[in-house]
Amino acid sequence: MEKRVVMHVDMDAFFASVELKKRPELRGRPLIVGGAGDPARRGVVSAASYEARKFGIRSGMPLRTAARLCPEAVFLPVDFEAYEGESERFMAMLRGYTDLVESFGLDEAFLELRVKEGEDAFKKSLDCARDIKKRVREEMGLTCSVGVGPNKLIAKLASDMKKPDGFSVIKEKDVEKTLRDMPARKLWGVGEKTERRLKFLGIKTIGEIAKTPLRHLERNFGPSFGRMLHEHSRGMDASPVVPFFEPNSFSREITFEEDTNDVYFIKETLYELTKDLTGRLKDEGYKGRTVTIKVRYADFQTITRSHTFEDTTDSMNDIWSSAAELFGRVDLARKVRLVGVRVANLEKWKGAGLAGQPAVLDGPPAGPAGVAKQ
DNA sequence: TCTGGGGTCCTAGGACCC
DNA sequence: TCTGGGGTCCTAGGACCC
Repeated sequence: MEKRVVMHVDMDAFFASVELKKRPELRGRPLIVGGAGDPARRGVVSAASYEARKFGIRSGMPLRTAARLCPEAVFLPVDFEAYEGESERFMAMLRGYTDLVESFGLDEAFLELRVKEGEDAFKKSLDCARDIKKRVREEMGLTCSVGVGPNKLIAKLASDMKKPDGFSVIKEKDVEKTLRDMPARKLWGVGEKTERRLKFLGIKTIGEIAKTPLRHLERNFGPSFGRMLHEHSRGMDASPVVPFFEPNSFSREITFEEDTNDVYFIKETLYELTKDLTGRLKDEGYKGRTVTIKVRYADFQTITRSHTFEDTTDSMNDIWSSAAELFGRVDLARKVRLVGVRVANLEKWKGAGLAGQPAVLDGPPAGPAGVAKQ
């Protein structure tokens, strides 16, 4: 069995770079894309040009904070359609190299090349990576950073090592050495909270996680996450490159411009979101079984209320009655900053048959229900 | 200085079944 | 008459990813 070689391609400051293509006159100036493009309004940074990053601006940061750090920055609203268009071109280009392309958001993808007997997968990947970088530059007028490694985890760490316009390769034999002194936070699945908990345990680097006994990690982080930390810290990742998977949920949510007490307004907003959501379900041919509404209060405490139907549905009638009933169970004496609605447990609707009936019927769960113990 | 929107997966407790 | 053990499903919350 040949060893795997995985490539991770990550577009540099994607949203900001697409905006600069539309507005070349802004080149060289700090550019921040996020929300409505107005730092006086609520929203966060979706992307910042490298000039803006010099001021400490990072994605996820409130726009107001970004404006304080860099008052001379240009702020632009998020233009999803433009980024989706560029993203489709990007993904199509990548699919020209292999059918094993897994898109990860609009601006990232994993690739795995299929190789014939006796062919060098590693060399082939390096050639392919160079070619992709060249074509992204020449055909799209954008730059990307590429990482090559023995699996997805390592390929992604590699692409992150040199940015922008970087190219890094981590060979199997160099994995331990390369990861050892990286901050734990770099590891897939380690966010702010986990980083804090690790620090509390005296663990700051990936190498230190790797030295921690599995039992110790499992005790502190649970069996599933503990094992993941153990494996990831050693650079182990067997997850395959998956070109397509069915979505499990769709959702719509919105943050109000100002926190509000107006129950009628909140409910009306929830209704509009639900209408939008069922429209999407029908457009894309899915039905769902679980409806969840979400309310975030002014203090950022977030609650959810959910209901599961016996059968899947895409009917506005069903989904809205459920959402409205759930909404009635929410404490609305406090000010609210966000409402949202989600439909989960989706099933692809092969709706070629009678309206309301599936064209392909799955049988009832087969087999005996089990045997009672005496 | 506040903290978007769209997703995924995990955990924990309770109901319920055999 | 005194209280098992395993499995699955549902609900609520939380961490994390882009």
